Amino acid sequence: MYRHLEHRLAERLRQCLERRYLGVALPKVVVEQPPKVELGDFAIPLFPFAKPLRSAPLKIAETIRAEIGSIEGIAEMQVAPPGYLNVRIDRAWLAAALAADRKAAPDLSHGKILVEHSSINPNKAAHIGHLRNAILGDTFVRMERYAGREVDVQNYIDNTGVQVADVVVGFTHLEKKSRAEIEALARQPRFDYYCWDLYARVSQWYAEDKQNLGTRLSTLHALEEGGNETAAIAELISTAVLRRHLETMDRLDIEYDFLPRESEILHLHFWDAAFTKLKEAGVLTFENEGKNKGCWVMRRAGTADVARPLSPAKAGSGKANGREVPDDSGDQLDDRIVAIPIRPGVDIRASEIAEENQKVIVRSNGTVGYVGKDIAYHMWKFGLLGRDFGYRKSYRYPNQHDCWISTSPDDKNAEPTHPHFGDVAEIYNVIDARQSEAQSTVIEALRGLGHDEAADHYTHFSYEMVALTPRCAAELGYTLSEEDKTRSYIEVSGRKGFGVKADDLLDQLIASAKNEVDSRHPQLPDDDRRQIATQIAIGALRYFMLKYTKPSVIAFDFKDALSFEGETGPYAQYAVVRATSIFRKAEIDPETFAQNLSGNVTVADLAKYLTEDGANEIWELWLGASKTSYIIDQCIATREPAYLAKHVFQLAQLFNTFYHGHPILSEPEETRKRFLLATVGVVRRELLRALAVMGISVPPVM
RNA sequence: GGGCCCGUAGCUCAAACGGAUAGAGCAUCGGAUUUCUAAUCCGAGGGUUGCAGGUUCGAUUCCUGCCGGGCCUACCA
Repeated sequence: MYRHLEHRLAERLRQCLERRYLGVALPKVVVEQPPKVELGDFAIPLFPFAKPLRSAPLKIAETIRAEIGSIEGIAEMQVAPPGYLNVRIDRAWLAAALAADRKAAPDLSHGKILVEHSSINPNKAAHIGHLRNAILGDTFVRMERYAGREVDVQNYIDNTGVQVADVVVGFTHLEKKSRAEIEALARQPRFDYYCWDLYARVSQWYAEDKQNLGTRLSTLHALEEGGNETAAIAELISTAVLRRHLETMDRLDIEYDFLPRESEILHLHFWDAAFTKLKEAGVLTFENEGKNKGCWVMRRAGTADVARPLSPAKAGSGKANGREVPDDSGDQLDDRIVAIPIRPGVDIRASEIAEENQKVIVRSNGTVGYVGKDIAYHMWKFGLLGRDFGYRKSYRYPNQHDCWISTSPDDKNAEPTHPHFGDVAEIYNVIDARQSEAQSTVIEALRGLGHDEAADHYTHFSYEMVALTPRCAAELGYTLSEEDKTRSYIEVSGRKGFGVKADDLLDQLIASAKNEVDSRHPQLPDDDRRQIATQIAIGALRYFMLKYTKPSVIAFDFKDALSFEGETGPYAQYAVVRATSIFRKAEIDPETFAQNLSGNVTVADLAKYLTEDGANEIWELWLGASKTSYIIDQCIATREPAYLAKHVFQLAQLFNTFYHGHPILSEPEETRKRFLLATVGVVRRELLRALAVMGISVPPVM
């Protein structure tokens, strides 16, 4: 509603100015929201027009006001110093449209969207960092679907490599378990917790004696070779842990459509196809000398060569693994080439790319690195690779929705008929900010291949990490260094087992909510109370992860995360529950009522009650309720779901104030009572919608 | 060294394109209608937006330089 009105206003204003000032190049008309309702509903600053039109902003505003004529849905315009044109909406018009719930036709002309999120390494339990990722991703998916777009959700599974090998080492060497014993453990309810601890123990074991790293290396080789006991154990572990991740996310109503696995990208030789194309296009160059001698390299994204001496390369540490990035300073796999200091003044440009700007894609031993595989995978996403995965069903959600997983096409379980994944128009990769460089490299590779359009529709949906406050770390029983105690936050580390597990947090939230529900509604059956507590817990968690803007590091603290008061999910849920209880008491079904709002309140009544003295407060409520689509558009355009969280909170806040100040069922005047009920109905409907887009459902009572 | 991000109230965070008196929550203190449930509402205190310049009608926002903090920067996966 609000959205269409805004567009119409901007368009009419532009036309008006063009007519009045023929042949003058005009700046874009921006429509803002005045700081207070008393000033109006839209504000157009006219300062940018002063210079091109050679006229004072106030004068331009006056001209527009006099000449623009009438616009459907706009009641009046006022000129406000120092240079605004303030516009009032025709309140009855907007309210009637909102009551009728007229919807715009969805725009399906853009093609399919692919959102990749979660992408947790299948070697340990999911933690709060993964929760932020999955909740951001899932909410973005819901927003795009709300806007009418077709979306596929993928969760990339890095089931090969060091992090899985480490857990295998833990089982086979530290615990000396047989495959059958591991299989039995993998059937335990929280096998991922077991792996979490084991993973940390293995890291410790490596640190104790560097000799132990030999075991890791040989395990890794066995894994890569495949067809042996070690590979079978790795497969069984990663599959079991993946299943746990799917269950954990399912608790939060997060579902996936397809799980592409790195093992298939390897075995189906996606890379070979990509490699050929990359060489042909000259994206990769072969190094004949220098530190990267014998490698195929690419220019690091965002770098340009200038003839200047290099500073000696610094020895890095830590290790990355797939979508997850270094989480410690371990250097156990330290078999890299030691950087050779370069004398100042020496031109080291052995190839066209300065050494410091080279990103190794294919190693001198001929094997491809992570970024290379990612390039191939993204060519597949855009349908540019000429190869496809095999598919089979993997996980069925309680709502009967199937999640598919990649497999080899000649796998006997591969299904000949399957949904068509990949070959999409637009992609969003929800991956934290630490992966910016790798993501940019993939985009540049696509560009280098001549796929500019694909590159332009590739979005790294970047956000900052979740860290722990020192207090939180202490509560969890970790001993902190003096330095750590002074920090505002400390990075979590899966390798050290340092972090808050997703299921633990959810369990705590549910337990805490259950306590409240138990004391408030002792008469309800326990199952109902548990269900309500779960909804509240999910609401609290999802809201918590969404209320921070993406570039902000979340310094996690149980006190804030476990709060159900103030700016939280339960606050918004509670507003809806109060609205529902009004209807319950009135013995009106709120859904039926919402569907026939226009039949319950006339335009004349709306006009009367929304414009009388003191109506501003209620008008703000209608205005806020009309903004859902507008806000979601903003969120999509800026890729910032936090705006929706803010909006939901503000609307709930307005409603709570209204609820407190306006007794509804005891209202003596019948038409006014119906109007107030309509207000409650509209706000309730829009709050429920906005919350649903955030993945938050509302219990019947709280 | 280079790249990216952050610095706003005691704490945690907002402020879309530069706009009107920089806003919320938590915490603190003081209050609230026997009503549609107080997971609520009302009020109070709390700010030189890290520092210094610049751009302009106007800067928390853009530019430059400092200060402080974080992340990334391997032939790993």
